[in-house]
Amino acid sequence: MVLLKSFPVGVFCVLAHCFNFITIKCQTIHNFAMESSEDEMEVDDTEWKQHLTDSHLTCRVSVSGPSLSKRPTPAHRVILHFDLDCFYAQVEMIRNPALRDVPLGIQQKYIVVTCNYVARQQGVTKLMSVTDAKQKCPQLVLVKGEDLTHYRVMSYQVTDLLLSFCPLVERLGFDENFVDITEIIQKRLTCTPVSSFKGYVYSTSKAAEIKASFHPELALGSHVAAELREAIRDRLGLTSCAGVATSKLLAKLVSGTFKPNQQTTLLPENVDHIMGSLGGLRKIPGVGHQTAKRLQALGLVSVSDLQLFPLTALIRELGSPCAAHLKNLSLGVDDSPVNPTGAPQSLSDEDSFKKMSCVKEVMDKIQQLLGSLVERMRKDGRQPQTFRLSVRKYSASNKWCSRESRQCPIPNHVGHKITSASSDDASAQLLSLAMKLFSKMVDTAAPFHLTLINVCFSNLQSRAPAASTRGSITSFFAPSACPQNPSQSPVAHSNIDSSTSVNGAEDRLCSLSVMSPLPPENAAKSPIVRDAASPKAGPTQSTSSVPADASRPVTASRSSTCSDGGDADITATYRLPPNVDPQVFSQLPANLQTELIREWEQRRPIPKIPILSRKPGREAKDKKGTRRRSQANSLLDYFKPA
DNA sequence: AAGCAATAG
DNA sequence: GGTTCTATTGCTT
Repeated sequence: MVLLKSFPVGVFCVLAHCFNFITIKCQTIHNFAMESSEDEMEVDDTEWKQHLTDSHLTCRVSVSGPSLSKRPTPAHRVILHFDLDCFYAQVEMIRNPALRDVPLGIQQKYIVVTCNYVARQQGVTKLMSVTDAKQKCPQLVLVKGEDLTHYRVMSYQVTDLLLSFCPLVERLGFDENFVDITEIIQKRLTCTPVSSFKGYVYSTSKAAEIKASFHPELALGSHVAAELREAIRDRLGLTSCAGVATSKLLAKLVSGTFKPNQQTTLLPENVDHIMGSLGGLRKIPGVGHQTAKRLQALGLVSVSDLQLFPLTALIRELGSPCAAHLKNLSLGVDDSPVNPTGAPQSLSDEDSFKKMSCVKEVMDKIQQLLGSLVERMRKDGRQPQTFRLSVRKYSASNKWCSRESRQCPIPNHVGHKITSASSDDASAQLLSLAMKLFSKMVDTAAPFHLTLINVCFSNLQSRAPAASTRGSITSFFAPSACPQNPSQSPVAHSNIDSSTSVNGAEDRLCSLSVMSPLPPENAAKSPIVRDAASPKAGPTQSTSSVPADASRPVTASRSSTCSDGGDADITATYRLPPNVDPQVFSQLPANLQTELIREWEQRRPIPKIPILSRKPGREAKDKKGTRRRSQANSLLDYFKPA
């Protein structure tokens, strides 16, 4: 606790994600920040109250910095949730408009994972088997959807579009996004109050019109949601649902009230109603199968069961942070922030099958998976530090088929090759790595039966200014495609910032075009007016100054080194990271350039002392083995007794 | 750091 | 429920 004293509030929140017990304190700070009656959370239990009181006091002592006042007040938050309508089906209908008016299903293996609304009218549902779906709807047209590339590309276009409007965007899967527009609402409210809601308002009764004046933030939020949905449709051709509420939980719960292509706003006075009307505990986001089972063991099945259950008993069963969290959720209370997602933390590729039982097959499959994974990784531009191989084993007795995995660090020279030009080389060495991991999981001397193989890169490291690892600003300098950011035409302003938006100088939160990822040509012409790419981003640079020493650090892109196996580039002259467009980079103000270079240079040498020195014997053996095997194709090499 | 469970779409 | 193909977080060692 003493240590915490010196941390700014932001750090508390980071810590809160690492250690549950701090969540309470973070929460308490929140409450302090708004210093209203909010710090009297409903506490029906003395033990819990004591917890709160203790941390309350501690925090009062520990935070007295100026940063405290900057926190937005949770009570005034406006959170949007966007949910694309039958996303995969929409993507396929865009790719082939002839599919618009036919019943369409997206098939992965023998499953129809999703389908369009024409098909739904005929009784096809998500995750229905192909057999059942064809039976329900003989005219059903099926499109294979195992390759997620197109969906992923479109998914990030949606996220990027939202990001171009506001930096606080959190992805949930491929087809959902949360946006915290609290700040935008605060700004717009002063100049453009609205008198009605756009879309539906969740309510038990019919008359909802008059309530706009009682909830100006949410009313305005509904207009913003409508604008953003319209932008998503105009620019990307996708329809979506949206929910407008004061938390992620409520926004998500309310967004599906009217489907498809509709939006709904939830007013605080209807929180109890929407929570009570949930079918069961499973409907609460965050309550999965296992949690539902544990709760059911306590006799809890409905949301109100949980609401009324004594917290003490719940704590005994699940531990205090978890219990409190669940209970809060059941009451419709959720203070979790919208965490900007940024670039993905891992990339993986997998394939499932009925049966795989020979090593050659396994190797071919892994090679195939690695091929596409390495290519994706190369486009991303970051360098993975660890590699993981997962399998799913079939077991006739138990039918208990969960996944099993082994992972290992990626040797430096291999990792480097992934990002640079010769990725075939990298693939070969990764295959060798993969097979070693495979032999740790599967006794290849005995018969085996696999039903799935997955390859994964994680611990992705950009040589970019890591002010934050998430939402790295580097992605906005990338030439054609930043991490998962497919080429996107520079789109004209739609109505986003026309009617209701705040105009004027402070437009970093309101303007769409300014935040849009710019292709190099445009970037050269237009000023880069972007700050707040990440929450901790530096000062705004609002002019396209010609940097004094732009030429010095900008060396031509990498083309030379890469076939030499060693870590030779420690001594090499500085080059820009491969995902940074030199042209765009050169447009930056000189001082920012210098700062970025310094950051990159600090990260350049990646000696990884601990790895090299940890187990010299094994490490050395691995290296030797890797070298040899990339040439020799002997299967036996992979499986020696160790 | 490794491996897995839980959760999500 | 699990089925598909991902992705994230947190627990445990």
